[in-house]
Amino acid sequence: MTFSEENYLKSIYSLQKDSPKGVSTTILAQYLDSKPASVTEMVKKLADKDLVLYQPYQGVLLNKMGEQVALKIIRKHRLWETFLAQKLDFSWDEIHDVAEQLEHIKSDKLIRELDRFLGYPKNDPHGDPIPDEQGNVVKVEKKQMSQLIPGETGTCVGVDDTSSSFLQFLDQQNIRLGTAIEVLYIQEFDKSMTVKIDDRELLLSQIATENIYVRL
Amino acid sequence: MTFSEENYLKSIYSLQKDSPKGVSTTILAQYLDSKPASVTEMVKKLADKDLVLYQPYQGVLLNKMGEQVALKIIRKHRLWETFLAQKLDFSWDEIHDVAEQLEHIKSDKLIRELDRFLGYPKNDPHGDPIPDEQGNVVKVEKKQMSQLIPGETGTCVGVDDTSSSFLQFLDQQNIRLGTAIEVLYIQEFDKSMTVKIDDRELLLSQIATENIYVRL
DNA sequence: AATAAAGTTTAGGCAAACCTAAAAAATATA
DNA sequence: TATATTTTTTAGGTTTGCCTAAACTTTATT
Repeated sequence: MTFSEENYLKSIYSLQKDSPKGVSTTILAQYLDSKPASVTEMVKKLADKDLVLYQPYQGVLLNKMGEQVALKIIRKHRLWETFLAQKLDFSWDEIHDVAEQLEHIKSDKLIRELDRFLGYPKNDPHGDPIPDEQGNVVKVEKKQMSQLIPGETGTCVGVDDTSSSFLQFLDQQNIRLGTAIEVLYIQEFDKSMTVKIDDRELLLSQIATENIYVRL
Repeated sequence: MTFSEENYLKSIYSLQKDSPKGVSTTILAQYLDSKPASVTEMVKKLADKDLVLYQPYQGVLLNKMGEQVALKIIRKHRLWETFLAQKLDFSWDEIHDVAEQLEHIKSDKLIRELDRFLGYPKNDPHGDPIPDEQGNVVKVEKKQMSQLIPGETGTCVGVDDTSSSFLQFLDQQNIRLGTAIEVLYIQEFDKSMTVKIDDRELLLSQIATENIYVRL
């Protein structure tokens, strides 16, 4: 299994939630910062290896085996992210690129020991659940913060956009996992929210509130 | 800098101590489990990038820049080995393969933080010195155990052969870094040594004693 | 010093993973 | 429904890093 194959499987896993009847080559290419023609080629190879279901012109989906492989990579990614944040003092936005590399290291023992060393964490620093060795993932009940109504309070459990700029913004505003956020008021015209965080009042744009996940 | 290029530089670094006027393509190919023709090709590329000195038919040597790059990789390799042994309970012989992969992860911050997290270790689990950020390496005064004479006592500071089988053997015999070894007797005919370790007497073959480094 | 042996390089190929441009299929629009 | 637009695939090319076989140097031997 090459780095590239692993990246394809991981990407398909992420994208197929929003495209349950098939992830298109264009979407995949965009996501991977590549070209549709390149994607077609690789997807055919993965189909030959019996990791994905692929019908020409109909997009691609993971099969059981492909999903297992994807989950294993995601497990590694999230454990490494946890390591970087917890032990090496990486900030929210610095984590991703390095974990992207570390997730491809091949060693079952390594990942088992890392899990133990970290105390068998359930979630990574972005709030996403860490699959177990068998590939089971706990589904967290979460909603976009933009769906709250004034008066409701949520606990931040994750983000959608993981770009540096967004994560840095959250850091600056002191919004992290576990932070309690109370919605005070929603502007009619642009859906921006006035919220209360640690007794501070703050205005968040719709773009921001759509990218923050909360648990009630 | 690709994985392959990094592996070449690291290998040349190791081999040029024994071939100070030029590492031959055959030797390098053997070391890298590759073929002389492939080595010629890569070495030419490294020379184009101004990382090595290469004269056709005369072998290859690192220049200043190449040595700096090699030392940086070695620093990463040894820090990761330390991490695996100290924090993840890897045994002596399991370390190498994984560190071989981890050494190629690209992130200056990662390696700085790892160094800090480990408490700025001076030596890796095999006893080899860890280069600092500027690429300075402390030369350890060490000799092969086979050069000791009866009555002398040495402290194990490293090994030459890092194969699993040899490291496992050392583990079984309770020989690790810092272990004190007293030479009691040397057999004339095969140079095997009777030694005392932790009040236990033990016979070590010449092959073994040539692969163990000690400090007096 | 001439020749044989060993080591090294060159030439020509191959696989992986990407690309662009052109052809083909699916979808949207008039 | 016919045509235009968009999406997808195919065809052909590039780079990296490897290979084998043949040609060429260097070193060793007689």
